[in-house]
Amino acid sequence: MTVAQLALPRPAGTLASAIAQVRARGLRVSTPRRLILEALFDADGPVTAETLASRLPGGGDLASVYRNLERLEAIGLVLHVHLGHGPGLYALATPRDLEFVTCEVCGAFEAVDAARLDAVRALIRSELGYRARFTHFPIVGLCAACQAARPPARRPRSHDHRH
Amino acid sequence: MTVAQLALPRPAGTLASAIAQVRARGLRVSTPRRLILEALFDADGPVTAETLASRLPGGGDLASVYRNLERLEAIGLVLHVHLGHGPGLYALATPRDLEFVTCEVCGAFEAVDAARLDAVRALIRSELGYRARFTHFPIVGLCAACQAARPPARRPRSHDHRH
DNA sequence: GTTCGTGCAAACGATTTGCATTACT
DNA sequence: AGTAATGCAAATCGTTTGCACGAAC
Repeated sequence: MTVAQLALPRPAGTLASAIAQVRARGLRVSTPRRLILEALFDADGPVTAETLASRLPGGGDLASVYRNLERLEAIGLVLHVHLGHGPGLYALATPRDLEFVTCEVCGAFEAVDAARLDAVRALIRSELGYRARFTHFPIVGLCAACQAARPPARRPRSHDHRH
Repeated sequence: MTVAQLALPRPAGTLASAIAQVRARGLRVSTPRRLILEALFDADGPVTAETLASRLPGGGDLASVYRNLERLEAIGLVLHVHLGHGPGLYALATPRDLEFVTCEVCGAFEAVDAARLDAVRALIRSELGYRARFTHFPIVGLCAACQAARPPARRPRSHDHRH
């Protein structure tokens, strides 16, 4: 399974401003917390808590990483997505509103500006009454490459999905 | 969190035909397997493996239930969905192709005919190149009731999501 | 009489929690 | 000093796996 890494739009501001935010929102600026933010700034895309921990000097504490990501997300500095199964992915929040799409076959994923899905959202809303949000849980489907690879999957009776 | 139960369209055929299917596909018709199928026929909607196990006479073995659901899904008798976090939900497959929507606030979910989402799928495809499938992973959003309850969530900078 | 399926226990991956200690503010 | 955050261990939840025994074919 090829998991495509994608570069997210640069986050809102610098490490320094993020740290300022932390302080401004009444959270303490502990060393582990600062290191986690640094690691997030250094990451080229969404990463698992595990990965993040492993990149901390001395291979930081996982529980602490989770707690920090939670708090940082609460103050809007961090976001996370759940692609299919597997661990959640964390990244710095960006000035733009992002939503996600992922390929259930190859695991590739992409972040797209929320605005690009407004028409989709409108259609879903008119058809189902739901206001869709693909921020925590992405649109799951087949990417172009995987569509090309496998047959388009005939509609009636298809149980072709691994998982 | 109110989790709405929904009645799925009646499955393709009867318990007897399902059992015939099992046999036809080269699987054995063991007592536990038959009981699991019965429990699925009795269920009024998707259920967790846990629930299913608990409904078996003598509170069946979870591992066995999972193994059975996996095999029954492989031969097209069963389907399963993952709503947000929490355990997967299993149900009898139906003659119609179903896709799912779920509310991230109240946990309600609905099954809809895949055809009703064809326009949505087309739009997603043209915009993103992905062929979306909401069968294993549903569309996640806010149901009508929850939209009414909470403010529509202004676009710029929203970190209003619990989770 | 072979397999396949069972039941139990134990392992698993992702995440959370309890708690005493440390260190920001 | 006071409180939030840490680090470690242990618990949790959903699911999977190993394996010896039992039962469909």
